[in-house]
Amino acid sequence: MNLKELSRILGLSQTTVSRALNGYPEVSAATRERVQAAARQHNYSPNARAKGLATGRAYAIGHVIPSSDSHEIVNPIFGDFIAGAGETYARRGYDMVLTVVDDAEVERAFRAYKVKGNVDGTILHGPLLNDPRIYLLRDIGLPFAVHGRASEVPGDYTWLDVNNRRAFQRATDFLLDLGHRRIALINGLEAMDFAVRRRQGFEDALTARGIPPIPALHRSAEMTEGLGFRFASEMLDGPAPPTAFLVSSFISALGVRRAVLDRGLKLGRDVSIITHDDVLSYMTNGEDEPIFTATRSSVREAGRLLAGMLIDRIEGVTGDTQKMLECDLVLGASTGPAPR
Amino acid sequence: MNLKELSRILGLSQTTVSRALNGYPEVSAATRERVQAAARQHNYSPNARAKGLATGRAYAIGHVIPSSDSHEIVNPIFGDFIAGAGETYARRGYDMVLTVVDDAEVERAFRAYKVKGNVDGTILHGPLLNDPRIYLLRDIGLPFAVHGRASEVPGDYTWLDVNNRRAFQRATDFLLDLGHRRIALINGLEAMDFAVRRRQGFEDALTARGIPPIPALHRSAEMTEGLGFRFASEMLDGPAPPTAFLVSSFISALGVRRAVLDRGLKLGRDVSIITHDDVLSYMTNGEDEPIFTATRSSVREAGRLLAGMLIDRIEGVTGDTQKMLECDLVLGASTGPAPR
DNA sequence: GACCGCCTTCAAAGCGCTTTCAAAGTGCGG
DNA sequence: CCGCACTTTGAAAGCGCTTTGAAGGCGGTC
Repeated sequence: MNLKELSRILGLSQTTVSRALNGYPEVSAATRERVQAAARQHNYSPNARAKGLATGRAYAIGHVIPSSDSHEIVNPIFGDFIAGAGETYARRGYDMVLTVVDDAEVERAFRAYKVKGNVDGTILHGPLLNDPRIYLLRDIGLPFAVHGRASEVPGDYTWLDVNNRRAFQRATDFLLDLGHRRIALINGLEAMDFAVRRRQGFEDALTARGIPPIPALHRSAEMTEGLGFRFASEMLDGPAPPTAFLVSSFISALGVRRAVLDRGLKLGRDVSIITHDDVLSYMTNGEDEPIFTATRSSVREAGRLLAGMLIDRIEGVTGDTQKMLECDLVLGASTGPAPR
Repeated sequence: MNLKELSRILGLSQTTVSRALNGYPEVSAATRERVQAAARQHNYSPNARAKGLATGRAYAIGHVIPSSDSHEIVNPIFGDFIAGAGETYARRGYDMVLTVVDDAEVERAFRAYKVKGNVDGTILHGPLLNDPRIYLLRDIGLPFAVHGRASEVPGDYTWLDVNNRRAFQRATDFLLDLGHRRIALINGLEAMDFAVRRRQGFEDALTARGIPPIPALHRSAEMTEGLGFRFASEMLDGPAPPTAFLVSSFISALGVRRAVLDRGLKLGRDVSIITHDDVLSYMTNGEDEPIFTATRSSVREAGRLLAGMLIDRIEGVTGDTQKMLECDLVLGASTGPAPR
């Protein structure tokens, strides 16, 4: 069933039927009613490609996912983010296009979006401090929104971020209040903007009390369970082990936890852990009582919101162009006073 | 830059340019060369919508992801699967379209694919025993490929599956050989085909030795860390705790492990665990020595393969229409002889 | 009764590509 | 030197939609 057939059935022109369906004001109420009923009855839905061709729009948002074997962004966090974004897309009539490419192909992928016209805009994941992709997207004129921020990129752009600095400052203060002085930081890759901000928050809190950070207790890497385990193991087996860990991801924290338990230590008594918790659907931080004390912010909600901001921008609707989310600090069983 | 401009620049008709670029045989080698060079130089790439409209093809594959709050398929396993599928799509010039909808909207979403024509086919995730979506897709005539199988659906269709039954039979045998008799099964939802097959494999092995399964040591649910923890806790605290766990997912297994360690028990000595391992990029089963003894099969590779099978089918290329993957059984530190 | 303005509808062009059908050019045998 | 087959190129139609510009119908006004 296409427009032509439908209009023939109705004895109307394609023009009128199209306008009736798209809510233009110049069709009479009676005609509109009739057209809509017929469309429903014959299960008519406009062909997306033809509509796109005629309007110059794709009604789709693209996500480029770099996926070399070294650096994978196809992680559970990303999964939850797109679940949230996908809800918004569905609600507002957009498709979500995912493009998985090798690191080296990312630029080409964005250019292809523009040139092929298969998406109206894109969401940028995992921004670096001075992320070249932002310059690229500005340059080629593809609308975009950033999940996070890029501190060193000048100028304005649409973003949504968590107040990482504040969150980690609060978390560190909390540990300090409990008497911890040897606090380890297991951070994400500090080429990433969020990781730098978290470290800043961590250091802000230490500095405020005149406590120097301990280089041996600092790691920055991909946030996997395995690396969390390894880093924590190294530190715990070292000459001056930490009494507390501040961890950038729930997944790493599971690894840290494994290292702690493996050594027969008790969480919240011998060693404390605070982690950032993205509220992943498949790895909730406990059901009643949280496993970990955590700075919490739902990445799924972030997906919902940012997708909406991007679509607003594409459709010329005015709305927030920047948005900062504050974290909750939730108390779990993984923290306690520093052992003495 | 579009076809018209490019052909004007070249002093050729759109016809010839189009043919040259699409590899039709009736253009001379010299012309083709010249056209391709010009296309490259002017960074020409055909508009996807126009191409789609003209060919009736979308050059895209859709994935419908149900996402109510109760049953979430947006899980890490899915993430790795689409990472693999995405690689194939990119290589073969396809886009990946993701549609996140409420459970109740799944049928509508598939119908929309067909009617809007925004994808050429779809991949079906998490098939049930007698999955209604298969009938639906056959009915509306949208090409599809199934990740897994639906045992109770008659007739032929394209699928790729892991030999779940065999894998779990071998795993169970392995535990039995170690002397375990009270073996718990922490399975996925047994409305899902794979979960039923795994239970069959488990029961096959027990039956072969005349050992009855123990209902109190059987669970079937969403495969989250939290539920793994809860189920294992219940069993370990029960009157007759298991000496070994057979777990359907690495994520659940982490929960089981947590329950075991929380009780001061030692893995591989007091309690054994075997899990299925989908080789998730963000949660590898240890680096040198595996954390868990596991039945292993890469879901990412499955994504790569199945995407290829679907595209073959869409393009009319002959290839495998069904494919069965065997699991490795890898030995880790989580298993040992049954305590006596 | 002629004229004006408004409401409603329509014919047709155009979006950027593919593909059919026709025509022009080329080489070769008779 | 003609005719034929073959190679190479082009004009134009068509994919299904939106949108411009024009026109028909109608009531109200002078």
